Amino acid sequence: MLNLNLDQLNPEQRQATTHIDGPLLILAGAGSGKTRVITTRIAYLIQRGIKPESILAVSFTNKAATEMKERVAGVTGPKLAKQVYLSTFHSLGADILRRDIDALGYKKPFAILDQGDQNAIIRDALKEFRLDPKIVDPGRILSIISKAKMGFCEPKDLPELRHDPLTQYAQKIDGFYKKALKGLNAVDFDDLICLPVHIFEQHEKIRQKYAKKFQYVMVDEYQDTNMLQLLFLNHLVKDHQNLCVVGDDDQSIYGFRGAVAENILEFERQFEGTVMVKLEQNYRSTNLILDAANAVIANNEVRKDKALWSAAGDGEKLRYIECDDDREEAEYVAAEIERYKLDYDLDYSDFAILYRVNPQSRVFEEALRTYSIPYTVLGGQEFFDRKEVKDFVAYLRACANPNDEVSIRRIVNVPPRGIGPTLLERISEFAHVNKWTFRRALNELARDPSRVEGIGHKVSDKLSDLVDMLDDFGDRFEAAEQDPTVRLAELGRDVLKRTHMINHILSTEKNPRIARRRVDNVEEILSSLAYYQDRSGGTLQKFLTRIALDRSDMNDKSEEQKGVKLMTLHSSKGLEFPCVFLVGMEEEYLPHIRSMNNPQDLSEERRLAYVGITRAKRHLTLTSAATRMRYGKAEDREPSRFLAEIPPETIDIQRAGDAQSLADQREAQNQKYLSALKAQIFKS
DNA sequence: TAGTGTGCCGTTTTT
DNA sequence: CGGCACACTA
Ligand SMILES: Nc1ncnc2c1ncn2[C@@H]1O[C@H](COP(=O)(O)OP(=O)(O)OP(=O)(O)O)[C@@H](O)[C@H]1O
Repeated sequence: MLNLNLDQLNPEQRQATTHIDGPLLILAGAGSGKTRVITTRIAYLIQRGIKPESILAVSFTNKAATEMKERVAGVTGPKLAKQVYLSTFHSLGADILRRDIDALGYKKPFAILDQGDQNAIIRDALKEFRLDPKIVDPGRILSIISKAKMGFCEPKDLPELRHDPLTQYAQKIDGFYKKALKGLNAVDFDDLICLPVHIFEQHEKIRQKYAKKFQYVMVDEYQDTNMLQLLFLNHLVKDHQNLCVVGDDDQSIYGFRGAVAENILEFERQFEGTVMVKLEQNYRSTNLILDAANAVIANNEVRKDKALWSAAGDGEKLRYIECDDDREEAEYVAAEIERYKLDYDLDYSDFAILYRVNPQSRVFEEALRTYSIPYTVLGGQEFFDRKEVKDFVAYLRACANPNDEVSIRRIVNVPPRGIGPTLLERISEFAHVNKWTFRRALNELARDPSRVEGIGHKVSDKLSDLVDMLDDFGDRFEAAEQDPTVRLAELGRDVLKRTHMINHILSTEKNPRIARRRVDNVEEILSSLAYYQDRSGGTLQKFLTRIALDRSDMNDKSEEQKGVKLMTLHSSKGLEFPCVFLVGMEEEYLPHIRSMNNPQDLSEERRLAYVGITRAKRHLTLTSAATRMRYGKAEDREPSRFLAEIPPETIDIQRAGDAQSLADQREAQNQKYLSALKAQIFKS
């Protein structure tokens, strides 16, 4: 019935897979089949008669969750796989809150704030306390508040920040921030996990409901979990202890997000009777790649030593290519992709370009475009941080949920309707004294503007136009939920028209290129809405929830799968590619300039290098540039210190700047390309 | 309140 | 280079 074959596992993997009850820890190096064990184990449990809906598998990213779902479906078939609860911590938390947030005195539905929204609230707080945002950086305050939540404590209790002068401000602002969120009936990302924990603590019945439902719990990438997530898990599993976690301390790269490697290192002590399984055979990479990775990570002092080996043979040596500048680097990589593709009969989708920070993708995108190589950039949330994108999404949210005060406040003066900060404040006050929602206050003012000082006919006309529009589209979107023939994207386009947002963009942005781009961004929301509706048949509500929780992959998947993948080292975790380019191997990128000063951060950078190297199955090229255009100026760069940690016998060093060799390669490449073309023509 | 200009500053990494 | 916060004017 099930397509489950345990012969595809080595003895240790099999032991882990067939372990059913009680805590299980799988601690193993990269590419040793940890994720495979999780997916196979899910299938095995189902085969043993365990109900799929009582299995919870949590992973870290939406991408990993989707991939796991597919892998499970491959073994059990899609019908059973669908019933397994497989998602990220944050989606699970959001689901719990959707059902039970009223237990904490919030209303349903609640709003999920993004970083921009959070930032605005911190800025409000700074104003309230008369603090200068130049001295008290809102971003850092936010990160302290977030760290506190992830440690399930208050800012002042954070040991590592005890002496940070910002911490006392954060402590003060924390209270304001929490109240503000509750007042807005909104939660931030950390709350998606934090509030469920509160619910579990305060309402034993609710806790039991979930603990009973999820009889078997599995967590991938456990080294990236934080204190809060451990608490959360413990509430779910403390009755039955059926928790299986999988991870690798060498791949712990989310320290900045509160991840504590202790979770995995202390697991055996925290969960009595833990069975531990180590996996030592790597099935992903050839040995030279593995040797290089092992040598690099061995420079970290604090780690559990692992003996990774591969039966795949030595394979090809790594290559380090030193380029003169960033454009040469990008062009070199593009040319090499073509060459490898022909030499090894690879597909574009077999290639990945990995880098440390998102903006590094740009140069490569340009080069790939000029070479007509298809590609996709994964991750990077700048798209959703664009003003025009946030504005339009806020309109959609305001239509879908009249109580979404954050969104309504955002769009009430976009395009300008004569409501500046002072009027906005007065309207809030007006709502507050009458115990109305912000939206209700707007409705009243649309009818009777005299109730708030400073609102004239012009403003109130526009206001009534706005509330009419929100009502109208709210109804239409709601009606669309019953009628699948309604095109959500068309409705969305009508919203765009009715609000004149496009005109607003075109008239405020005088640089036509940028104006165009902004309009395109708004259009992209519409096309992803259309795509979403076609694929999942969901409602606007669901679409909005989805983009709040998962801001990646809103494009056509089949298109995406075809091309070369560009992504940060962080997003590459858990993935594998036959041919990897690790680009920008320079000091200040890797290690990143902000992580060069203390040894702990530096170790995490090294782990990042380790993650990057171990993504490669067969071909790995590292590149650096001697000079790089940054902020419109050329900057000198030094090769990364981690390059020196790679054993010389595993790597070949070349200069791309060697014009001769580059020209030769191009020539050879052209030849090959021509003959391949010829062969194809003759075949058909 | 809207619209323009100036000057600053940067870029981790993600849910 | 490009985006953003702030200040100043109409
Ligand atoms: N017993 C096995 N026989 C053959 N191939 C295997 C076996 N176990 C795992 N693999 C393959 O090895 C590769 C790595 O597996 P997987 O992604 O599960 O490793 P991982 O430990 O999760 O890696 P990482 O820590 O880097 O995320 C995959 O291509 C998988 O199919």
